[in-house]
This record gives sequence, C-alpha cells and structure tokens, in this order.
Amino acid sequence: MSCEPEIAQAVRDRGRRLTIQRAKILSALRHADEHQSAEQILDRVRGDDPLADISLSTVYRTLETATTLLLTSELRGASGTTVYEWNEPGTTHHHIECSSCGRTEVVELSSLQLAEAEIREQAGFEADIRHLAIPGLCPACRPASG
Amino acid sequence: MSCEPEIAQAVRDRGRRLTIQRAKILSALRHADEHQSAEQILDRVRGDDPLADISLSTVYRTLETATTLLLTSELRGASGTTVYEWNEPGTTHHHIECSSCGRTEVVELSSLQLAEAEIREQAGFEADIRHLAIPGLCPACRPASG
DNA sequence: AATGTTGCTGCAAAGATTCGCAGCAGCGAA
DNA sequence: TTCGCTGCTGCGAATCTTTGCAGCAACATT
Repeated sequence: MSCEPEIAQAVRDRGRRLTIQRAKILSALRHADEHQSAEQILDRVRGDDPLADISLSTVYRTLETATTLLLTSELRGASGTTVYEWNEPGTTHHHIECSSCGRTEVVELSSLQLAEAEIREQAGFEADIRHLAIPGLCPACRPASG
Repeated sequence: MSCEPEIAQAVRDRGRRLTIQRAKILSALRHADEHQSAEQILDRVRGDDPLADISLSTVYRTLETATTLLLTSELRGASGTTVYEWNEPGTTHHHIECSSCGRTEVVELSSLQLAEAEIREQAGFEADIRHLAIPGLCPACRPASG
C-alpha cells in the first residue's frame, strides 16, 4: 500500500528506528476501520503475513511509542481492554463510554479545543485532546431522577 | 468519623446494599488526600483495622460500582495502574499526564463544562467530566519543533 | 425477631499489560 | 559495503485487573 512510506517517514522523522515489526503493526492499525486492541492488531498482522511472528509485548511497546509520537491514540476504557487508534491528521473525535453498561458512542466536541490552551497555560503541557475517553452514563443506565 | 453515615446513605439511596466492605473501602478513599490505587486502598483499610480481611477483588468491584454511582472516579493512566478518587461534590479537577515520562499535573479546566452539554446533545449521555485523564506531552518530553 | 430473596464477597483462575534481560538489527559513519 | 553503537525485539516472569462460582449477608417483609 502506498501509505507505508509515509509511516516509515513519520517514524524516522521523529528519530526512531523503523523496524519491520513497527511497520507492520502501524500499518495494520492504520488500515483498520475502527479502534483495535493489541491482540486484534496482532491478529491482523498475522493475517496479512502468517509468517510474521511478532510478540504481543512488541505490539504494546510499539503502540506506546507511537502514541508518544502522536501517531496513534490509546483509549483505556472501563472495559478492561485498552484500544488503539490511528491518528488521522486533522481529525478529532471522542469516545463517551457508559460506566455502567460499557456502551460507547463517538462524539465531536468542539469545546475541547479550548481546553488545550488552558492546559498549556496552566501546566505547560502539550495536550493531545484528539481522542479522549470520557466516562458517563448512557440514557438507559442513567438513574431516573425527578 | 462523621462522614460514614453520609457514605452509607449515598450507597443505599442509589439502591445498593451497604456492606462493611464497601463502607470501609469508600471511607478509606474518602479520607485519603490524593488518588489511590486499589492496593493502596486495601493497605489503608488494613491499617485502620488489621483484622479486616477484604479481598482485592472486592476493592476493584466496589470502586467500579461507586464510579457508576458517581461517588468516585477512575483514572486509568498510562502508568499501567488505575487510581481512584473520591468525588468531592461540586469540585472538579483534571489530570494531564505525559505520555512519555508519565509525569502528571492537576489542572482546572473551565472549558470542559461546555463539553457536557455537547455530549448530552449528541449522544444523550450524562458525561462525568469532573476528573478526566488527559494525555499529553510535558515541556521536557515535547519534541523541539521550530 | 425470624425468613426469603438476591446482591456481594472471597477465592482462584484467567486475562491484560508491563518489565528485565540477552541478543538481534537499523542506521550512521567509515 | 562493512562496522559499530545502541535502540528494539522476543521471551518469560511479574504485576495488575477481571471473571466464574459457591456461600454469606443485607434488606424488605412478615
């Protein structure tokens, strides 16, 4: 696929080595149409190339690194399983997850843009508010009040 | 302490049973002055009453339940350890965590209040944006760019 | 105060994630 | 193209969290 050189470039531009494991893992995540767990990514890599023997540790480490490089996002939901997404440059969406039943919805939150500035001002951090996991209660689980 | 009846009330008002385990666990978290891991909470419970033999599973389940009831918040940071906080009614603060070195800072984000309305409108969820874990890069880890 | 229902707990096992270490391999330099 | 440095990987173990199940106990009812 034509995007692999871009991934390679992105990794190397940030001063990291491009290994075949990283290329395959990131490519698999990039071509997935929704967020994936580490295990799912590994399955995809093996699906593309059954000979590829990549360890699960490496998947976790690669995704951790890629998140640091802002190439991917980690979503640590209440489900107990962390999922990962490829960061499509310029796009943002957020995940609201029901603390009770686990159901999630995707929302677009323009108001969060303001928060980045607040954070930079108060703590000097460069916040990555492109893919946030927000806890909440869905309509079905919300306690009937009044 | 005088707050135990309040905890009891809060649990029962929400239709759950008040067990001695829940009372001790929630009390321990409430009196902690900063966020605690499940293990730390268990240590505190045992510190208060060495005879208390509460299992770690129960700590996790109690905190999951209490989070559903909006009594507590879960912060699943990148550190690999989930920490829990007592939700002091009316107060909010957020945690910005460096994806690279793990350092965290507490910030107050007034702009997030707007997001709750956006979420309610788009997905009908009642978001709990009182204690959010936001990924980012701290000044030290931020790649020097231009 | 006794009783029944069913939500909670403890235990142990499974599942998910991180970490230490030795060896391999990517990338720059020669 | 070869060499060397050091970051990355695989493996296994440790850690953290969730889950299934049988028995206990909280709360409403009597």
